[in-house]
Amino acid sequence: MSLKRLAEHLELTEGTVSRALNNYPDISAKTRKRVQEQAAALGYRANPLARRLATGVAEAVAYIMPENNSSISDPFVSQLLTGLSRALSERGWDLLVTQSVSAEEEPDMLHKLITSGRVSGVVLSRPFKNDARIKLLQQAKFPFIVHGRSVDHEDYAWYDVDSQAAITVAVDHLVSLGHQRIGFIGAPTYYNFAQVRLDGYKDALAHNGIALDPDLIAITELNDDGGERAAGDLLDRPDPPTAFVCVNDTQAIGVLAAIRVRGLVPGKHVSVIGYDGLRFGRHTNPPLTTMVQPQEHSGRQLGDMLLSIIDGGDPKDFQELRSAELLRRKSDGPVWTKEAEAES
Amino acid sequence: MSLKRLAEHLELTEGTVSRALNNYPDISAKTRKRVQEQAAALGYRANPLARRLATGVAEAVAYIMPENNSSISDPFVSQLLTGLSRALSERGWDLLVTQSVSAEEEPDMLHKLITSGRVSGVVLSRPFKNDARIKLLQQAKFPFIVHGRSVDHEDYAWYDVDSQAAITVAVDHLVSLGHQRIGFIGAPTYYNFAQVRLDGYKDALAHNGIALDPDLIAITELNDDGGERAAGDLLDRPDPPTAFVCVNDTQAIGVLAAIRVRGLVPGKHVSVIGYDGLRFGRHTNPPLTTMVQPQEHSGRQLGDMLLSIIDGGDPKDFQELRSAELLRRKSDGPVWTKEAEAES
DNA sequence: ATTGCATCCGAAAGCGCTTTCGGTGTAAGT
DNA sequence: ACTTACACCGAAAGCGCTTTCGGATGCAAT
Repeated sequence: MSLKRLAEHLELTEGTVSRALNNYPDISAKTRKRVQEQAAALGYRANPLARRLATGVAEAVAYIMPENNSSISDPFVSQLLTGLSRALSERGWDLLVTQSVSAEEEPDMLHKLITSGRVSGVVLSRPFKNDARIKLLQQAKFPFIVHGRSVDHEDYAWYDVDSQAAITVAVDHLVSLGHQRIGFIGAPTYYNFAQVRLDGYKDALAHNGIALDPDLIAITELNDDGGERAAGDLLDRPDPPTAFVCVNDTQAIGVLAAIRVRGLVPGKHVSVIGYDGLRFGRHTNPPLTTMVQPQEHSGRQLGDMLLSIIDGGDPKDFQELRSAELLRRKSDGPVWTKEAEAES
Repeated sequence: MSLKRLAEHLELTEGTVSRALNNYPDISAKTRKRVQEQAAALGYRANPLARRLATGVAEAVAYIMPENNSSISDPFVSQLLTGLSRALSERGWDLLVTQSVSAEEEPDMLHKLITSGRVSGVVLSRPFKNDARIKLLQQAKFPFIVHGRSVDHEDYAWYDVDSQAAITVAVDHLVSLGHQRIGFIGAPTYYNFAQVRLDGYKDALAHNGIALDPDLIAITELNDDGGERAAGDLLDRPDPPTAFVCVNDTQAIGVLAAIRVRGLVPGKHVSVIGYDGLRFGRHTNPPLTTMVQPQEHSGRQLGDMLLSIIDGGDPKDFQELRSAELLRRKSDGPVWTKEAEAES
């Protein structure tokens, strides 16, 4: 069912039918009604490819998947894509998902993507501290939004959670439990989120009057093995930490393992706090105390915000900072001492 | 940089340039070389929208995300999309991701999708026993592949793991450990995979000469709460099972919890075997014995197979059945008896 | 009756490509 | 020298829409 056939059927020209369907004001109410009714009756729907070519609007946005280096499935993309897809489909727009083969090729890939006309906007995730992709998009004045932030994030749109504050909360909590030697299990700091969380850790130590011990900071992969190895190293030192803060729940789970392997019990001898609020943490041994961040609506939010920007909104008006909350389960507790042990 | 400008620059017509770029045989080697070199030099890349309209090839396929009812993020979609996207991007094709608002609307949505011309093929996931979407795609003779299978799966392409056999392996293993009362934690059987795994359970009991006790079968949600509740119900019966087989690792984790809550220790008093091989199962209490299925390449495979079908391949030639393997961790063990306990 | 002004629709160009067809030039065949 | 045959490129239509522009019509105002 093409526009041409519909027009013939209605004894109108294609242009008129098109304008009637698109609610142009220069079509009488009568014929507009007639056209729209017949179109519905005959099941006419404009060919999106033709419309996109004619209007120059791609009617689609791309989600750039974070490269999952550790070959670990990212637990959030599914939820995020659901929300994004919903936001877009209400407009009849498409959601494209891309992933570059390597991080080096990403800027090039992105450049090709935005110059190809296939998409009207882009959502970027897990940015680096200085992200070439963000600079590229800014220079091209191409609509985009970032899930997360880079160092300079004043001039573009983003949706993020204040993980610096979150880590501060975690550290403060541990300090309030008496911990002074707190290990930090981090990730490579070219990821901005990793840097920010490290900053949060340092700040928290500072305002709690605790001297920073560089030996207590470990940078490792974002998975359980990374956490286990890093925590193990710290625990085997002469003066091991009594608590750990991790940038990620999966790491934290590895930390739990490292602790148990050494005959200690997490939450008693050594505390650990994760980050993400994975449901799964309810079932670790012991259940994982963690910082939970709202994940459900992020996709939806990102989609709506990006669409507003594509509609001409000022990116600076679309910066949303959520906060994470401490979820106490069982992996945190007061500093363990032999004396306290003896008493109980 | 449009074809028009490139043609003017080369002092050729658009048609000639187009044919040169697309390696038509009626272009002399000399001018072809000249055209391609200049195109590369000037950074010309054909506008995909225009090409798609002109050729009638959408150069894109859609991945239909399974509706995640339980609002739980599906841990595999990320991996799967990565593989799919790689397979497609080698051809310069796009990956669309869609998800219907409700299961009822899905066939309609799918129909609109495939008649809109936006995609050349579809990959469906987690099919129902009798899946209206599959019938729709078959009738429309639209290229598609299914991740999983429905009941009648002779006539279309699919990539699946033999989960019936897998569950049989799990049950056989438990029987070999002396278990006779084996509980089954399943999922709603409109999902074909849930039905198939239930069948595997029943078959395995039969060929092990164990009478089927319907009270030992629980159908519940695919998450930890579902598993915990269902297992709890079974454990509270007068004659509880000594082992559980679950349709999914997340359920199994809930089962572990249900067991521990009742003062029993999983892997000792009660065995449990999960399904999926989630990495996370290494860290449950105790580590979860499970059936692992190869996930890494499924996206890549699905993509390659679908492309072959779009290229005219017979869907029946693209049916791949993988198998899952038992990964023994610590949640399975011989039947517990007071006598054995006394001895040790 | 003429002008003026909306109102409404048709005509046609255009979006940026592809592809068929036909025609020219040149080499080969007799 | 005259076909026959290729090899090669230009011309033009077409993919299915949108959008601008102008012209026809009708009605009110002069």
